Amino acid sequence: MQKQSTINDVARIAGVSKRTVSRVINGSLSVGESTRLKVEKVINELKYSPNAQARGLASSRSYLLGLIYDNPDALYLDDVQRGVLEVCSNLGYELVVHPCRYQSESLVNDCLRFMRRSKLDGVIVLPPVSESETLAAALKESGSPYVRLSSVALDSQEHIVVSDDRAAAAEMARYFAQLGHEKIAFISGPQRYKSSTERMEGFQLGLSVYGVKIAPDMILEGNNTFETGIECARQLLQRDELPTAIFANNDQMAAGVLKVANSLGIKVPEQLSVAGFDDNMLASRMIPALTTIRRPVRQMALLATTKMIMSIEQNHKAALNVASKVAPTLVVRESTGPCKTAVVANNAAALVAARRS
Amino acid sequence: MQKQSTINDVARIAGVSKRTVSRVINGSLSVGESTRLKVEKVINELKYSPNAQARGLASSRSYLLGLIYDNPDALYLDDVQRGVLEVCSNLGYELVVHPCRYQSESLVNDCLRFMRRSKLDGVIVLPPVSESETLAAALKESGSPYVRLSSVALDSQEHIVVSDDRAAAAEMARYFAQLGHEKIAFISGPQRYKSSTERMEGFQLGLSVYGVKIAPDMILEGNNTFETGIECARQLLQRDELPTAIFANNDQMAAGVLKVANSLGIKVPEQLSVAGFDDNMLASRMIPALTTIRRPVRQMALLATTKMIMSIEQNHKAALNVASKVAPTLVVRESTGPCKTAVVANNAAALVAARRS
DNA sequence: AAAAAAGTTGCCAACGGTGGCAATTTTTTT
DNA sequence: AAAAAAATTGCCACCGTTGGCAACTTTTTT
Repeated sequence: MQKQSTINDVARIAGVSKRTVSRVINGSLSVGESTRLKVEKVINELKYSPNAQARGLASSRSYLLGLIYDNPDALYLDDVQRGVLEVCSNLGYELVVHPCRYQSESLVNDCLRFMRRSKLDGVIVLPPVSESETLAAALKESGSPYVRLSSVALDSQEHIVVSDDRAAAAEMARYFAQLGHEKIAFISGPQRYKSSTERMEGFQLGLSVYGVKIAPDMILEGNNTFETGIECARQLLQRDELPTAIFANNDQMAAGVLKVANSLGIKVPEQLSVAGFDDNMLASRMIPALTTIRRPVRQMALLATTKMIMSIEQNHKAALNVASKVAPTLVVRESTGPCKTAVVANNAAALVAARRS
Repeated sequence: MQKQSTINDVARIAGVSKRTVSRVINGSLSVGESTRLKVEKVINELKYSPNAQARGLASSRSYLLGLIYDNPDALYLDDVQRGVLEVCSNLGYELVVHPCRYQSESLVNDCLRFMRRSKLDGVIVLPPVSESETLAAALKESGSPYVRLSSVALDSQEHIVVSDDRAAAAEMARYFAQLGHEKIAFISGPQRYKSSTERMEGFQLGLSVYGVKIAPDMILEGNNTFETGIECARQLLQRDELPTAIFANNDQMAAGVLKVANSLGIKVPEQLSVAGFDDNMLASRMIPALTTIRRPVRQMALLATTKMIMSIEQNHKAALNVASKVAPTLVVRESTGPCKTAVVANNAAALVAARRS
């Protein structure tokens, strides 16, 4: 455990003042070429790396970013963490995580305390916490940079990266319609989440293009868990008139639907098509593998982090140039197929579409 | 964005020196009762919270713990993060994450740089990175506290929390044997991982108690992914003589086995019992739900963090008193059942056991 | 009651950087 | 070639805390 070298060591050996070394470290423009090379050489030889705390103390920056999240499933946690670090690690930032409870009434204070305590340079907020407007307001007031990941453009460009869940759900609708489904059910997430309403509306809108409408009793609300997926599926599948397709607000609930279908002897996709949303680990592993929507999680993390750092480094106009919207994509697997019972009734176009898939 | 109050403000208002305030903050013993109360009152009124960076600079502590991991599946990431924070958050520590690549040759340097850069007070290392002895040696040499989570007691008490995978695998063996299985296959993880060999040996040992031996051609090596699970299952299930039960080194591979069994029309658990290890999100969602082994992830995180902090705060003997070994438990679900083909040949005891489950 | 011991408290110098401004050197202009 | 401008560099105070040591109180001992 050898002692770390300090800026003084570098300065002494390089024969310059420590202020100059500091300039080199921070890439200041006004350093002579030769001096810079000399200093950089010594830095490398000594394997010097600046003390983040001292730096922070002097410059009131911590080189620490925060990640606030609740449901680790919403955007796959590891993907996000790797994505964020991919961008910020090279720039000298580290990532501090803060799992929390969206429902908790102390959420705002909890998060603010978190930021203050570690003197974070900025925070990235994942859904559904990102939907909290009180938190956003508090962050804005606190003056520290933040970026929210969400399904809706809840905030100005520099503060948000949105995944267009509405469009994605509409695409799923199109896909369902082209398969010939007409009796379609939807298991929504909690209506208090924007992501839930976006997906539901997008789905309904998408279907309406094809003249399909979801019957009111075919819309159920779960809370995005496997268990509520099961509950809702039970209600949907123990009726006289069954839906031929079910779209669930996320993969967990879709998995619940598969479970119930299986236990009731309903064949997927022959008798019932099932689709989810997220493309989490479950989707590709289920039997049958789930058709779902994949959000470009890593890309969202990259964009958010880029915005974050630009914002920290006062490059506000640039932050506006970073894309703010990403498009999730439909991933077709085994759990969806043409609507058999509807074949006769359907028009030719739908039939063709169905065969193609 | 009001200015944070400093220790000076507190000192001035409370009418004491800042050294005294510092003592109160750090719970020093030699502070008069009345003074302490007075100071604490002011601290609360001002909502003062000490500047972590200044504190770190002066005391060479950062109040930052690091989490080094690679495979987020090995111990469910969110559980670990919450577990760690549950302990350390109240004590004023935050958690900095560092996903990495176990295979990378720069692993050690990468991790050391990570620690040095943020001046971490200590790191917690998850499997499989925790099995790297070169990393452990480097950490030891660097002198900073670390705790490894692993399946084997690779290190001294204060540096490790182990989950007894060997015993758990033996319990699975017992369970299989009591169900009457004799033609049993095992899909191991990479043999370079201790956890893999532990589980394999534990399983074999456990079976041997019941006089059951796994045929050499019934042992395949995967690399813990769904895909290799499929590959291995294909090899096992496209033979003349099928195993009646397969134990996979983890849930991902077990899911692969289910997939193959399904596509070959082999009924689980009627014709084939399948079990995994981890009890990750997949296990309970699969159809049929997977019998598996659950490690007390949260508890491991709690223990590790407790050790970590004791070690940081120089309480070495106490660190030895914190439990170092936890017992994973068998979780029986739907993917395992009595061996039908073996019923005749089996003895009464096994039959009874089989019926009970 | 004086001396010794124990318990509290305060002063000042670190910790390792950055920022403002002045000083110095180099380049450009007149 | 002198003056002005620009580029480069250095000095010193300061960021907000903790640690060492001395000073001051209070309590205990003799």
